Amino acid sequence: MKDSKKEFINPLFTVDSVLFTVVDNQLKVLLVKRAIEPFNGRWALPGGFVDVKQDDNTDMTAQRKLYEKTGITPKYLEQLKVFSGLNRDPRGFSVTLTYFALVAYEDTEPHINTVEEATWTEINELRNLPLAFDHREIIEAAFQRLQQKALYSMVPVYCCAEKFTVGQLKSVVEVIINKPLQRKSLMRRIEASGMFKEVDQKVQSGGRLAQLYSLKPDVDVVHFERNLGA
Amino acid sequence: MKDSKKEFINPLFTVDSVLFTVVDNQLKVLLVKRAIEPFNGRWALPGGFVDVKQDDNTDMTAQRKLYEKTGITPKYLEQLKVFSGLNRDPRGFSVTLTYFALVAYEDTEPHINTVEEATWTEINELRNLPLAFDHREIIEAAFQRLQQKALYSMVPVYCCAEKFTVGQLKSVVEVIINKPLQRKSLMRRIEASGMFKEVDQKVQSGGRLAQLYSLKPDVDVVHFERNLGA
DNA sequence: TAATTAAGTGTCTCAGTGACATTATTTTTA
DNA sequence: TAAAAATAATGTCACTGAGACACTTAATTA
Repeated sequence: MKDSKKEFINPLFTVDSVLFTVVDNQLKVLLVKRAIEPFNGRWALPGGFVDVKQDDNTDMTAQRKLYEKTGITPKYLEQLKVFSGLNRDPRGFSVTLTYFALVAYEDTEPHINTVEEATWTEINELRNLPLAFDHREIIEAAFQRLQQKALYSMVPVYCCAEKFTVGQLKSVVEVIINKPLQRKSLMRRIEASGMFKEVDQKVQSGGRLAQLYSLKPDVDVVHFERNLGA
Repeated sequence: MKDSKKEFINPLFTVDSVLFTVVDNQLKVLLVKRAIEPFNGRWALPGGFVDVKQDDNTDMTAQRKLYEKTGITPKYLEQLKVFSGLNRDPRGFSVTLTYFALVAYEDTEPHINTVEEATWTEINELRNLPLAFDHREIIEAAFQRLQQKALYSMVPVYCCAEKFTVGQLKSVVEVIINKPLQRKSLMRRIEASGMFKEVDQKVQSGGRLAQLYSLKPDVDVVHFERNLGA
């Protein structure tokens, strides 16, 4: 039949997500332990097959798989890249669409702790962990994308709580780009982006009280014309 | 069988490419006429199914399909984005991985003219053409990516011939970003990028002879820290 | 009450782009 | 043949936004 021919041609298609968060001045990636072959028992990115009945598109597949495996709904989600090839999956030619996602650690803690098979892994500890498939390479690509985006946009704010101080955002960005950042530069961008509003509330921080900011509703991420920290 | 279950879950997967070129101060996209259902007879992006026997990965699928349909091997090819959904293909849930590609018109002319069913369409004329699937949306996304890249990288050079003058590249960039560009700015970037070498040859251009440049072998596209033409 | 700590401001420097004048070299035209 | 026109290439100044860092402000802590 025509159908079987198409199916034969069609490669294995999956969706995987690289979910980042920042906690304790460390950049962490969410890994789940595989419970089936291949790579049974290994750490892997959360993901799986599209379910045509539930998913209107692949974005929903990514969201659904993250939620099913960890109870997390990320604040930020965008496509990263497709990885494909004959050798990346022992079952044959496979294609995985990967996503790049961010959450505030505060939004995840209650969920993640109840899930036995999911864990936050510090980005540098990955070198010692054997991962399933080419997931190490995928994480590396996601990490580079995150670093780049941190230089010309405010995406790192999605690793912050709903209300955040300049100091907190500064710390998050510094962890991501792995170098010090001028507080002044960040303040200029908060102002210039127009993405944020000052919350009528301050919070203690060891010194003078810090102004809280929050995202305006329905704003898009602004892209600047220059990079930080050349 | 396990296999049949997997195949059932698997959506229809295709690869499509948005191939741009610049000629006569116009930005053009390559379209091919569909010869099968659905959308038989409509203009569409060149693409098709992965052939596991021939393709090591999806990049090769994109290249192969472009070559099969038009004889063109683009100088530049990168992943754009995945488009997916239940309604974009009448056959059911489908996923298409799209690529974004550039060629010099000079490299294509002999081929394209021999192919009845392929044509270069000016980007603004697309509004009047009914395209297959969501291909108009895909082209729009590719166009925006191209415009962005032209602001912070030298990718437009892949729309130039192997040897090109500053004036030619300037003209290509201006067509892409649709605004005038300072010759001086471009020269600074040619110098700063280190991607090019001066060819020991000049060419006439109506006035003073123009220096020819060419890409150094095996260079990566340099990304600048500022955008052009704020 | 003074010291400490972190928030927030003021301002100078620096680098890269935009603008545009100037010079250089070729073709075209009177 | 000389002047004009055309395009290439260079020089230089202004503008903008990031980096650096001193300074002020307002809280906690000793």
